[in-house]
Amino acid sequence: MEYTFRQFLEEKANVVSDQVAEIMELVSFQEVKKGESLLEAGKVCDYIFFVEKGLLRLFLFNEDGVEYTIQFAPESWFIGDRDSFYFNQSSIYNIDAIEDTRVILLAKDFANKASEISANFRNYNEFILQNHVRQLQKRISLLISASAEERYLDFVKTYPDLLLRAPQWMIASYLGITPQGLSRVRRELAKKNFKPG
Amino acid sequence: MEYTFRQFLEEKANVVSDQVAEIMELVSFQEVKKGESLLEAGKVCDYIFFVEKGLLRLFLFNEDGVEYTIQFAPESWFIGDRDSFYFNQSSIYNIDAIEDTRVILLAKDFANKASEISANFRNYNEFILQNHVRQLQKRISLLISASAEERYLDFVKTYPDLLLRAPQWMIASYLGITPQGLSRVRRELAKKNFKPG
DNA sequence: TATGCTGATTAACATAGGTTAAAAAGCAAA
DNA sequence: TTTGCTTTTTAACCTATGTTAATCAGCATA
Repeated sequence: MEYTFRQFLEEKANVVSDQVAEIMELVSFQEVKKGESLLEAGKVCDYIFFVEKGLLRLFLFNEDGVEYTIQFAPESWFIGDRDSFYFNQSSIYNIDAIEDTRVILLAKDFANKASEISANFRNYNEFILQNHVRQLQKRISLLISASAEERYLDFVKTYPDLLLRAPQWMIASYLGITPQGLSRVRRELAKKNFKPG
Repeated sequence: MEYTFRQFLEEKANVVSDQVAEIMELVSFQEVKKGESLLEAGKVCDYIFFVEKGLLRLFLFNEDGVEYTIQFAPESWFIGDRDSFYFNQSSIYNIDAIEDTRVILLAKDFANKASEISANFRNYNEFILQNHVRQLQKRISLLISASAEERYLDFVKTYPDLLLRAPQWMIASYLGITPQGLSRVRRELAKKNFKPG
């Protein structure tokens, strides 16, 4: 917990030290307080964000003002609206800070420039995208095949830390159920003697 | 409808003619009859497939033998289990031909080699992945926020051709409902005077 | 310590969609 | 054309989850 972008480049992407310095020249950073926004619906998403510390959330409102959580991003995760970022369209999503958060800002040309600097970066960057696709596919599988209880159990297993860091109603909105629904699921599990963590 | 890989390279990816020829050297092709498999659960997915003609489906069985459709792939689409392909694990998915299909086989080293041959290919390849992420995210939004009817209407709008080419029970399994459920949705829509196509 | 505010729980009731079973409709082979 | 198999539809009934509304718990601030 707490993972700088520099460490990410060195340890995960295996970028050699000189090139790390070069790539770090390309980025800037920003601090956001809990509750503040990095992206608001209607605006263009100018950056992909890398979370060094803290927790972000990508979500949208439906016509009735109900929120749906698309993604959580804790330390060392990337988050952004690729739709808006890539095609310069105004976004339908919001990105808020669930905790005080420090992010690295990656502008439009970042991936290309960094890829030219380091082949290892290029490979790792692609790997991350592939991984993202895997996760999304798994989530779709669960949504079309599993009950609310099964989805919650999977969430607990996959993101045990988020369970403590995000309020329950947000987790419910990620799972595609209501807060009351999640509360009921948890009560049923408690009856069956399930203990998280 | 009907779109060769060569045309894809030339017209979509903007690869120049000499390089098209070079890239074509890297690939092979295969014909599959309707109902036959390109990937079976338990085996490793050795290729990403590009559909030149026909229609494929990526799906899985749950414990009760019920099928869930993860993706359809008509002409000019890519399909494969990236999980298995990328990490050399045995796959949990199946890929079947819904129609007689002709596919281009892209082996593990294809993307790297082709990217070295053509920068345009590299860019377009990344664009495709980005696009895939967008689609998956949209599908998740729908699954957590929309009713069966809304999801079906979105499907009709987004993939009108698949409506005619895939049996209804497969579409139901893609939407995360039962065939009976989809039949009911269609009846309700008919009452409300909805006409597809 | 009182006063809000936000989040979590509970309970009663409503409903979308699942389940089961059967009938109907298509379609292909004999 | 009959037979058999697959797909779609229909209907009765059931259940998971939504809805509404109220209470409760935690936490911050006056």
